[in-house]
Amino acid sequence: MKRVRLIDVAERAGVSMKTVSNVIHDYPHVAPALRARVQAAIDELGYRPNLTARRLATGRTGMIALAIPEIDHPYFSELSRRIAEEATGLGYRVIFEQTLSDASAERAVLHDREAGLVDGVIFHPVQMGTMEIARLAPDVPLVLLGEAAMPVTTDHVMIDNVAAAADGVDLLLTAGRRRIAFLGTVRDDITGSTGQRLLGYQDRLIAAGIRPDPWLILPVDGFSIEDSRVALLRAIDRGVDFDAVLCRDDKFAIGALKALATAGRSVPAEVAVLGWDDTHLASYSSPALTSIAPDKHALAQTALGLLVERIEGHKGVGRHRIVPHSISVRETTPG
Amino acid sequence: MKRVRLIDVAERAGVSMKTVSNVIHDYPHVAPALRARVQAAIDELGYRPNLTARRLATGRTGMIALAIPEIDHPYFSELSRRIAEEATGLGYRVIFEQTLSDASAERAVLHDREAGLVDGVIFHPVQMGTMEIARLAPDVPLVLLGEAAMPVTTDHVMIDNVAAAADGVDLLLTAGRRRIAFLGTVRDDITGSTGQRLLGYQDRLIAAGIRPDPWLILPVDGFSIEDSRVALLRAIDRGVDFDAVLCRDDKFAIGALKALATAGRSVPAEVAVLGWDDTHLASYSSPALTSIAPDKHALAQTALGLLVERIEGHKGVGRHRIVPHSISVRETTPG
DNA sequence: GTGAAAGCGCTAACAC
DNA sequence: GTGTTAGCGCTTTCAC
Repeated sequence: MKRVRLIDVAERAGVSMKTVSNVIHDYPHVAPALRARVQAAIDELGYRPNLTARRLATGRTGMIALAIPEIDHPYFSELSRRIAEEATGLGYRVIFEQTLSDASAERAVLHDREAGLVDGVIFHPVQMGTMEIARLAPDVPLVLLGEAAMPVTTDHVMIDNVAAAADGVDLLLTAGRRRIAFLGTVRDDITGSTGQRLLGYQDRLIAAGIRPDPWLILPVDGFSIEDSRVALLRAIDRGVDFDAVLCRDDKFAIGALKALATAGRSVPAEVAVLGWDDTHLASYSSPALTSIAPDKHALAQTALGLLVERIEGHKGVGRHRIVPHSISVRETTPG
Repeated sequence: MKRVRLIDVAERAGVSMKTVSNVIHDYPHVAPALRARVQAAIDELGYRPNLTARRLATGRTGMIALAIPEIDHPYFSELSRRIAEEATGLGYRVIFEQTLSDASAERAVLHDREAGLVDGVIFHPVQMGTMEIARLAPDVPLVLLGEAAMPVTTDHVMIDNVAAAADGVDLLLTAGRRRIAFLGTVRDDITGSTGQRLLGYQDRLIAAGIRPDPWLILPVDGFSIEDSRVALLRAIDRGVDFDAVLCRDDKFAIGALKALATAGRSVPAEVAVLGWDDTHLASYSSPALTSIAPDKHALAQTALGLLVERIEGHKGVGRHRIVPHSISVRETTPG
C-alpha cells in the first residue's frame, strides 16, 4: 500500500496541490466549501504530509541535535528532559547523539553527522577543548554546554562553578565546619568543571582565613560511585581529619555516604556531605543529600533560546551566559 | 555563505554529479585519478551531503523514533542508552519522543508525528491499550515495549513478568521469609505490568502453600518515592506484619528502604527488600538493593532486530518475544 | 481565491 | 567508467 501523497489528495478533491497545501497550512483565504471538500479527501485517504519532503522544500528541518556524554547519567538525563520539553514547546524535536565522552564521537558531532539534518545543535563536550571546537566550528548553529570548552566565537551556557563551590563552602562554614575536604579531582580532569569547583572551594576557604590543606583535596581514580567510595575510605584509613566533604557531583557524594557508613561516621553530625548537580540521586539517597543545584530549567531554556536565535539568523560573536544555581538543602548538612 | 552542493563539487572537479556521487559512496569502479580529483574538490569546498535530500531520494531516513514515558526515569534512560547504542551500531539514529504518559501524546506517536520522518518506531505505551493501538496501527514499522498493550498484529518485546515475580518470591521464600508484602498496586494501573507482577507473586505463594494475605498487598497513591515511603510507613503503623517486601520497581523499593529506616527495622535482617528493574538506583542505594533485572541489552537488541526486519520488508502477524530476566542480588536480601 | 510549474539537493536508471 | 536526467513529495512564487 503506497503512501498517499499531496497530489493524490488534490486529485481526489478535484483541486490543485496548492489548494490542498493551503488547507493543510490553515491558509485563511480558502472558500469554506472547498476547504471542507479538501479536508474530506484528506481524511478519507488518511493523508499525512511527508516531513522529509517538506524539509527539503523549506530548508527547515525542525529538529535539533542534543549531543551529550551519556543519556543515562542522572544529570544528563534530567537536563535532556528539560531540553526536550523546551524544544517541543518551541516546535522542535530532538535527536540524541551520545558521545560516551569519546573524542572522535565528539568530533563527528561537529563534523558531518548533522549536515542538513538538524537546524542546530546543543553540545556538551568533554574531550574537545576550546581550540579544537573553535577550529572545527560547524556550518550549523551551535550552543555549547559545560566548562570543557568555551571558544569566544560560540554561544555558551553554564553556571558559575567557582561561585557555586564558594557558596557550598559557605554553607559548610556557617554550619561550623572547618576541615572541609574536596572529593573529586579525577586525574586529567582539572581543566573542566572540577577545576573551577576546586578553585571556588579554595578561594572561599582562604577568604574565611582558612589555609587550604592539600591533604583535604582527595583524588578519585575514576568516575564511578565505587571509585569515590574507595577514595574516601582510603583517606579515612590514612587518618585524614575532616568534618565535611564537598563532592564534585552527586555520584561521588553517594560514594562518600557509603564510605562514611562503613567507617561508622554519622552524617551530618560528624561529617557533612555536599553533592553537586542536584539530581534525583540526591533526594533518593538516605540520608537525602544536600546538593548544589544548577538551574537546569534555566540552562535548557537559555541554551534553546540562544540556539533558536542563531537558527533564525542571528550573527555575531559568541554569547556567554551564566545561569543561576542554588543549594538544595536536605539531610546531609546540619540544620 | 551558501551551503555547497553536490553539483558545486562536480563543477569544481569538472565531472558530473554521478561521478561525485560514486566517490562519496565508494563505488569501486572509479578511475583513481578521477577519484582523487573529486575528493580534493570535496575537501576544498568542505562539501557535506544534505541528508534530508538524500532521504527524499532514497526513501530511507535512517532514523527511528523511541517513544517512552520519561527520559529521566532511570529505567527508561538506561534502556534508551542501550537502544541508542544498538541503533547506532545498525546505522540508525534515534529521535526521542517523550510522552509523559499522556494519552494524547501517545496517540500522536502513532498518528502523524512520524510520517516520513523515521523508518520505524519503538514505543513503550502506558495509557494506550491493546485495542486502541491495534486500531491506530500506523503506516510505519512499529515495535511495542512493556505490558500495557500487546495487539496480535504488532511486534512486541517484554520480559515474563509473572515468572520474574515468582522468581523474586522464590528468592525470599528460600531465605526463609513467609510474610512477603507486595508494594506497588497503584490504583488504575492493575492492567499493566504491576498486575502481571502481582499475579506471579500470588501464584508462587500459593504454589508454596502460603495463602496470599490481602493485607500484605500494599497500595501506593502515586509513582514517587515519597508515595511509596508513606505507603509502607502507613502499613507499619497499621501493624501489618511482614518480613519481606517485593516492590513494583526500584523507586518504590528506595521508598520502602526509607520507611524501614524511619521505623527502625533493619534490612535485610528483619525485612528483606526486593526492587525491580535493576536500575542504577539499586546499586547506588544503601544498603544496595537486590533487584529483579530485565535483560535490558536483550530488550534493546530484540526490539531493534524486529524493527529492522519490518523496515526491510518483513510482513506478517505480530511477533511476541520474551527476553530473559535475572535477579541482581545485593544487600537487601539475606545472604 | 486558485492553479501551474519551478525548484529544494540527492539518487539511480539508463544512455553513451 | 562516466554523464544525463527523471524523479522523491512538498513549498512557493507568479500568473490567472
